[in-house]
Amino acid sequence: MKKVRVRYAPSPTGHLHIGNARTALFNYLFAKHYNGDFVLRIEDTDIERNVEGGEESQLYYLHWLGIDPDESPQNPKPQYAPYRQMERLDLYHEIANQLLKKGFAYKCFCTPEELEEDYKKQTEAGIASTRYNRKCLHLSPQEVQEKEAAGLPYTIRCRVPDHKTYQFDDLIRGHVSFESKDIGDWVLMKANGIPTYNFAVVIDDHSMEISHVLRGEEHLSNTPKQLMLYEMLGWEAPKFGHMTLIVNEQHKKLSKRDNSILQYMSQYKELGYLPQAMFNFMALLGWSPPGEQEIFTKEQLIEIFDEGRLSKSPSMFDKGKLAWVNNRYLREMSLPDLTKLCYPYLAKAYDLKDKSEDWLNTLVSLYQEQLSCGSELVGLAEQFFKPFHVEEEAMEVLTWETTPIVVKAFLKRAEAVLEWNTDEVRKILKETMNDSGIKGKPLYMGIRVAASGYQHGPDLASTLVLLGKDEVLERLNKAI
RNA sequence: GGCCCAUUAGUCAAGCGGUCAAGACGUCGCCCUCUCACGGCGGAGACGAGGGUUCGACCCCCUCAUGGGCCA
Repeated sequence: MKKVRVRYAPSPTGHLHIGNARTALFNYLFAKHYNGDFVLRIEDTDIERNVEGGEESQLYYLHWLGIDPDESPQNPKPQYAPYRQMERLDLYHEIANQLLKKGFAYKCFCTPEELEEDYKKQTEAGIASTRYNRKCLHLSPQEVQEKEAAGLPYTIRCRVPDHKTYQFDDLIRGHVSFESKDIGDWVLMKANGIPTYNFAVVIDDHSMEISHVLRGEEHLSNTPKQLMLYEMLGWEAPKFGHMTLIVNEQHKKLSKRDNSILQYMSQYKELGYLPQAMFNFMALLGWSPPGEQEIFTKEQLIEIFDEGRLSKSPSMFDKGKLAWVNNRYLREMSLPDLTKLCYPYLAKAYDLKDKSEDWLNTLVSLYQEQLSCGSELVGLAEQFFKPFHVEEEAMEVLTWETTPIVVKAFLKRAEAVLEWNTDEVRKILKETMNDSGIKGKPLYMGIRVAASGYQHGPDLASTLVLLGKDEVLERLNKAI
């Protein structure tokens, strides 16, 4: 088998998108599984949409995910460089000229207005599948020369063969075929001298010796155009595999404008999701392992990856499942690491200047098993930061006749102790029970609400310790 | 509109002609428990429809429907 070489070819139009990230991920897994190369190429021919820093951002978030290309603009191999399409324009022109010479392509001087009008006419005439009318195909060499000499702008179109069937065995979908009659003479080179996607991609994939093209399903219908080019140029086509799309809750392809779902890696990073968890979660979107295990390291995924198990039907992005996966990873973190992850969120939301490292670690430890992302701690632990106030739904507890009794009993014991740690507080709670003869919910809930203002929270002794002795005593004294 | 792809529970999915149709997330109930969370146990919940092929179809073929993608 030829050396496996795959590529991820983003446009530098912004941050790393979920859908692209998953494409990159599966290409990466495929490459590494077969000991192949994973190449990053920048498709920057859509110059209007390119954004400053887009390329760096793509690289940055891929790296964050643990996906490092073997070759890229930053790490080129001389025989394949350059890795940005706008730096490869000469190559495209050369190939376009070859095609022109061989009669596989021709210059088209039709203006956008003419084309639009013609499509309109075709539609009105009831033609179902409108396509280019080939007007310029019939230009004589002399006419072409005249128009060129007059400086008229032109595109270069591919002359699509008649009566041909383009078929291939898709790695994921199996046998797929298209008829050439359904494809109009499409543009290879735009009037501004920049190649179209389908043209450039063929040249690049061939010259970079890409062996397998794993890409999104939206490219399935581009494949026949690319196949005809491979054929015209006498090149061997790579193997294609078209992966399902990721769809939103409306079952639509994720659109960058859709706000119902976070779509960029940057956003997940900002919320405190772990890259390993994102990697794991995305690997499960449109692919499934043979067994029942769902949590895998990158190395395990590389080992067990099998392109035959890629799904054919679209996957919906399930935030809930992602939260669960991330939680599994958060639980495995060491406490100091998790605290480090959560710290910035807490620091941004609350004043932390009198909180010790121990205190923070303790706080984090109390929430570790339920945390689904770093930033979530801000909301979960608010009772330890916000000024004291009693929650609406907790008010009732303060009206229980047992509450003042347990609070008083607790205070009496608490004021006498020197140590204020979980064991000690547990002891006091037990003594309070004995002293007051009140146990269970009336005991614990009474003290909990009087001290924290909240009905819910970590176990009471831990809560009281975190709140601090002085604060607890002050609040309890006020409560009675 | 044309072409192409898809269709198993709310979601992700296993299945590859004979299964009581896995599993996970979510959901519901019970247990644990001061509460929340965690954990444990259990429940509900699916093969889009119609025709074939076959002794037998989730699985193979056709039609339709629905969803999606690309092109225009």
